Parts: sequence; structure tokens; C-alpha cells
Amino acid sequence: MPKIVDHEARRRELLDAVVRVIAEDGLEGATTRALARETGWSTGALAHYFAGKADILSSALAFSHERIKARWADQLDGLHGLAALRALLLDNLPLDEPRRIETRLEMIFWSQALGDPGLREIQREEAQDLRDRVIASLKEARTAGELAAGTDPVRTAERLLALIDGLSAHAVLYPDRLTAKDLKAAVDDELARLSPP
Amino acid sequence: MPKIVDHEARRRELLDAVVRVIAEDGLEGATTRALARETGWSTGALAHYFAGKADILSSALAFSHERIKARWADQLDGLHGLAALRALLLDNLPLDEPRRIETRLEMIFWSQALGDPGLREIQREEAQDLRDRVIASLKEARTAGELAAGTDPVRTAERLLALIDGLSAHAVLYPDRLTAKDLKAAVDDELARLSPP
Amino acid sequence: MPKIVDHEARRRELLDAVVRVIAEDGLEGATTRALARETGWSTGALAHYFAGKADILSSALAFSHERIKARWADQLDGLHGLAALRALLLDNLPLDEPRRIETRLEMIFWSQALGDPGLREIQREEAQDLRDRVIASLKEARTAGELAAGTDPVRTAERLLALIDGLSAHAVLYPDRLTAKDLKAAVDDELARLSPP
Amino acid sequence: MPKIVDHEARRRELLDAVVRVIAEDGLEGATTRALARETGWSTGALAHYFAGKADILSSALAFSHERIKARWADQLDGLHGLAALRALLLDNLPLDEPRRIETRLEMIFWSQALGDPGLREIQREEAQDLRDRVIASLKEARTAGELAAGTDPVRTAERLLALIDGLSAHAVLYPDRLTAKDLKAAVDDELARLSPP
DNA sequence: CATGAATGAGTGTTCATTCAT
DNA sequence: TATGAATGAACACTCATTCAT
Repeated sequence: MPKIVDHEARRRELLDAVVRVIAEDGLEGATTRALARETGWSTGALAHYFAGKADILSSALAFSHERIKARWADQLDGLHGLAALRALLLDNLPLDEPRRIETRLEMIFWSQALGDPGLREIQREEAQDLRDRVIASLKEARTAGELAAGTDPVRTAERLLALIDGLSAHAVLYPDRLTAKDLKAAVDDELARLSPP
Repeated sequence: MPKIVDHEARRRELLDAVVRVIAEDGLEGATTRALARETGWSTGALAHYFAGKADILSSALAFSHERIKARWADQLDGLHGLAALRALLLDNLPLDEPRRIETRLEMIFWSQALGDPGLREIQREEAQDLRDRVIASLKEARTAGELAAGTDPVRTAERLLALIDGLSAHAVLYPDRLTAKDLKAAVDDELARLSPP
Repeated sequence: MPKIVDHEARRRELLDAVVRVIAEDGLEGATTRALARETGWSTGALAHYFAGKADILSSALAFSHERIKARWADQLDGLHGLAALRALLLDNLPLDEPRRIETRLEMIFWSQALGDPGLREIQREEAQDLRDRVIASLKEARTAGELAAGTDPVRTAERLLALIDGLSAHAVLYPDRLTAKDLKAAVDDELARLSPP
Repeated sequence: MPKIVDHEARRRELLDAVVRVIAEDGLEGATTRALARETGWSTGALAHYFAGKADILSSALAFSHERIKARWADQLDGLHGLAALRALLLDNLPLDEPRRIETRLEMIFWSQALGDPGLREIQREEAQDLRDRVIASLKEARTAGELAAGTDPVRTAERLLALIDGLSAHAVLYPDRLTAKDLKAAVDDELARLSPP
């Protein structure tokens, strides 16, 4: 009678540890041995749940994205238009330690994705999802008269998305230069410019 | 008399190839053997010019920064205020292949810098330099009456710097989504919002 | 259940081969590849049992010392005074192949120890141990009236210890000049001079 | 008109530096670059005077031996029998810094000679030379009635030679344990036992 | 299912040697 | 002669992967 294991639950449990290791030590520190140690399992155990190291890494990225998306549902509940947009943008900034980890992970995979189409696709999907939501919020805001005339939702979305990713990168690279307060102020400054005069 | 080599010139020559390899294949592909092959020299030859691989990598980053800064001098010659600001921001976008290489290199080192204070310092200096120039241009623009009342140079600078880094990252990650034209439009949209009504 | 290995037993097994390689080919010949080949394992396997090459080498020296000290217990069982002293000194001479290997190993590490405090300490401990035993035997002999009046145990010990190390070195360097018989004769000549007239 | 160089004089000048480097840093530290740096010449210059690194090393050993032998002539001038013997033995102990360098060099080459017949031959010749002188002095002493009846010159010589080499090794390995005074005392203790009662 | 021992190709680095100048 | 730039094989070590238990 074999022991029955919930593979998906176990994978998520393992990936949580993997995400922490990568965000902390980078991909150089994420050796299979280090991951095994940190998860509390053996290297061989990881082999049961993942096809190899590449699978571990891409799964870790996808796992982080799932958590982020699950959070959006909470954050945006009952919000609309600019309020929803603001909540969404702020949620994507490294304003606390869990999100700093997410940002570090994301940046690590940005450079990795440059040479790995598989990783790039995972990131593209997440980015597309966020972009769709931003555009939808902007359209909602426009309908509600919250936007200045002539505001193009797509162009504005690209600007806002670039802003939060740039702010995120700067915040984790130069924490002295940008505090959580600065990040929020930057987003609010930008949003203020969207409103009608 | 033996052949005398200009060490600095040779280093720059080698680093030009190193930058290309890293931007093309990432740091994983930048093995000493690959770098030797690509530069056209032996692994031992690299040892004459660099203290080790870490020195090659940080020198490559510093070398790229020097080239960028040298270009600024040209780009900004005779420009002031918003015009200088616009030239500076556009120069920092991956609008052509050489600058796409620069952007890819920069992104690769962003993630590396997260765990390497030495690299982070090299990047911080470059970022500081750009930040100073952006702030100076904004102050110049304010003095010239090119800015809307109440525009804070520092907060604006942080927003603009984040914007161009975010746009750069998105452009090299999702080239289908953002063309050179889109990048310029995003910057111009943002700059338009700085002018007085 | 995986194969469980007794790490200490495996280390000793590996070190036995390492000692042979070093004594045979010197430290130059003791590359990690050569040691792996000679032990019958892969280079990676050695990494499981030793922290690195330096650890392999110092462990090999310590292992040889342990074997020698274990042998003393046998050799000296039931012996006292001059008889114990003689047994101890003879045991430290390269009178047969196993001890020639020990001597060669020791000499190889003498020169290595000149520039490596860690190795020097390992050798110092072993030398101190032997020195203590020699002095103790001499004091025993003095008490038993086996020594000429005025024989100083410490000074005598130093002379005897120097003698056996010098004889050992000469025996392995110039085997034609010094046979096993010559070595024993030299020790006996020296001991004869310790007895009362 | 080519520059004329006294090859032999230049070789000796270079070897003096080589000996110092080896005695100081061991053979590991005696890279061709290090030797070139220390001699004040380029690596290529050494190639003019030596056939290769092996030639440099064996020449350095031979050079040290020449210096030692030249010194014997001075030391033993006008001495005979036991007095000559004593002078000879003391000259071979590391009683001052120059001779500590000689001893370190000798020990380094002992282990190297174990696997290199060429080096072993160089050392054997030197050892043979010293051995001949010791035996000759002993015979002289015997003729002069300075030795106890039944003293065999060859067996005694082997003992004395082993003693000084063992003392030398111990003195450089464990300088705390054996001072210059101790070394002299050990030799004098041994010599005292040679005299007739 | 789970283990961790074992593999061996690949890494960065060193260094004796060669040779055009 | 003398230089020092250049080579490339050899080194110690790491690590993703495999697999007998």
C-alpha cells in the first residue's frame, strides 16, 4: 500500500522554499543541494516532483505569479476605475518584505528570460494579465469621467506599467534612494496627472 | 625589443567583445573559454589583462557605462532644459541594436548586482550620474519656465528614471509589444505632462 | 532506503590509497584525478568525504600517524626502560616496505610543512608524542639503573630522535648506503653508549 | 657588436636569488614568474641561462652545495681529527640564518629527490663528499688516539651524519624546541662519547 | 516514495614554455 | 641578448543528474 501524496500541494510547498532561496541568494545560490536543504528534502525527492532544475525554476516563477494574481482578487474586490487602478499598481510595488522578495525574484528572472523563451513566455503571460487589468481599469475610469480628455488607455497603461517596474527595480537596487513612501508618491503623482484639470 | 601592448587599449578591445557575448548569451554563456573564443584570444591571454572573471565582468559593465556617458556629451551638446532632458531620456532607451545590447547588459547585471555589492556600486554610480543630469535639466527647465508650477525636480526625476528603465526592460523582453516609436511616444507623453497648461 | 556509507570507514579506506600515491609519486603526482583513479572512485566522490585537496593531504598525514601510534601500543606491550626505548626507535625506522612508505610520506610532508602551519602542527603533535614516550622510557631506564650516571633524558631524547629521523631520511634517499641491518646497528651503537660502563 | 655576458657569473647571480625564493616560499612559490621577478630579470631571460625550470631547480641545488663546500675549506683550515670533525658537523647545522636557508632548501629537495633521480644524484654526491670528509676525520682522530678503542669510522660516520641531518630538520621544523645552543650541545654530547674513557 | 552516494563534464584559474620583436 | 605577450594543457573544484537501495 503505497503512500499517497498530493503532488500539487507538495510542489507548492517546495516552491515556496525555492522562491525564498532564489530571491535571497540568486540563481547562483540556488543549487539543487541548496534547494533540497532549504526545502527539508533530499535532492532525489525534488526529482520526483520536478523534471529537472529548469522545471523547478520555471515552476517557481509561475508559482510566484499565481500568488500575486490570487492577491489581486482580494485587493481589487469592490474597487473600480482609478481606485482599482491605484490598488493594482501599489500592489505591484515592493512595499513590504514579501513583495520585495517577489520583485527580486522577478528581476532575477528578467535577465534569465532574455535567453530562455520558456521563461519569457511565463513572464509575458503574467505581464499581459496585468496589462489587461490596467487597461480595463483605465477604460472604466474613462467611462466614469475620471480621466482627462484624450487619455489613451493603451499608451497610458504602457507608461504606468513601465513606471511600476522601473520603480520596483530601483527600490530593490537602491533602497536608500527610494522608500516605500517615495514609491507611493511616484504612483500618486502619475495618477494625479490622469485626472481632468 | 618585445612587442609592447597598450594595456588599456587592449582591455577596451577585449571588453567590447565581452559585452557582446554577455548581452547575447547571458552570464551563463560567458564562460572564460567562450569569452576567449569570441575575443579571438586564449584563456591565458585574458589573464594578462584581467585579475579574474569577476574583474572581466565588472570591467565590462564599467566599460559599457563609459561608452554611454561619452555619448551623452555628444547628445546633449548645445541643448538645455526640456530639450536636453528629452535627448537624455531617449538616449537611454533601446531604440537601436547597440542600445538594445546596452539594455540587455544592464538588465543582466541588475539581477547580478542584487547579490554583489561591487557590481551594485558600479551601477549606482552610473545611475547617480544620470539622476544628477536629469535633475539638473529639470531645474534648468523650471528656471526657463518650461515646467508647470509645483513640479518637484527630484520626484519628477525619480518618475522619469523609473519610466525609462521600465520601458527599456519591457522593450527588450516584449519587443512585439513596444516598438521604438512606442518608446518615444511614452517619453513624450510623460514630458508633455510636465509643461504648464 | 539508500545505501548508507560509514563515512569514517570510507575515509580511512580512501586515505590508505592516498598515502600510497603520495609516497609513490610525491605531492606533484597526487592530483585529484590521480587520487580518484587510484582509489577507484570519481573525483566527485572524493568531494563527499573531504573538504578539498588540502583536507585530503592533511587527513592522509594524520591517518598515517594514527596507524603508527596504534602500532606502538602493540610494539611496546610489556616492555620497559631501554627495551621499550629500543622497540620504539626501531619501529620508527624504514625497515620494511610499509615503513618505507611511512618515511617517504613523512619526508614529503616535512618540506610541505615548512610553509604550512596546519601541516606543521599535525607533525608537531606526532613528534611531541614520540618525544614524550622516548623521555618516559629514558626516565624508566634511569630509575632501573640502565643508564650511565649523568645521562640527561631530554638531551638524550633529542639526540635519539634526530638520529632516527636522519637515519630514516638517508635510508630512503640512499638505500644502497644503508641497509635495514645498518639502521639497526646504528641505533644499537647509540643505545650501547647510554649504558653504564 | 653583441654584448658579451659571462654566462657562469650570471647564472650564479640568478641562482642566488632562486635559492632564496625556494627556501622562503617553497617550490610551490617558485614559479618562473616569481623567480624572474625576484632575480630582477624577465622570464625570457631565464630561458637564456637555463634549459627550463627543472634545470633552474637542479642548478640551484648544485649551487647551494658549491657554496657549502667552499665554506668547508675555510672552516677546516688547519684543523685535524676530532677538531676538524666538530667544525665540519657544526658547519652543517642551521645555526644562523644563511644556514637555516640552506637547511630549508635541502629539506625541500629531499622530498623532491625521492621521485627525481637527477636531483637525488646531486644530493648523493654532496652527501658522499661530506661522508668522505667525516670518515677521513675519524680515521685521523683514531690515528691520533682521540677515539675510544673499537670505534668503527664508517658506522660512526653514518650515525653522526644522520644526527646532524635529523637535528637540522627538527631545528627548522620546531625552532621552539631546539635552539642553536641545543644543536651544539647535541653534537658535543655525541662527540664526547667517541673519546676514550 | 524517498534517500543520498556517485558520476563526470564543465568551470575559473595557473603556469612552464615559446617566440616575434 | 632580452623582452613580455601569448599559448593551452592541467589543475582543483562544483554541480545537475542518475540510480541502487
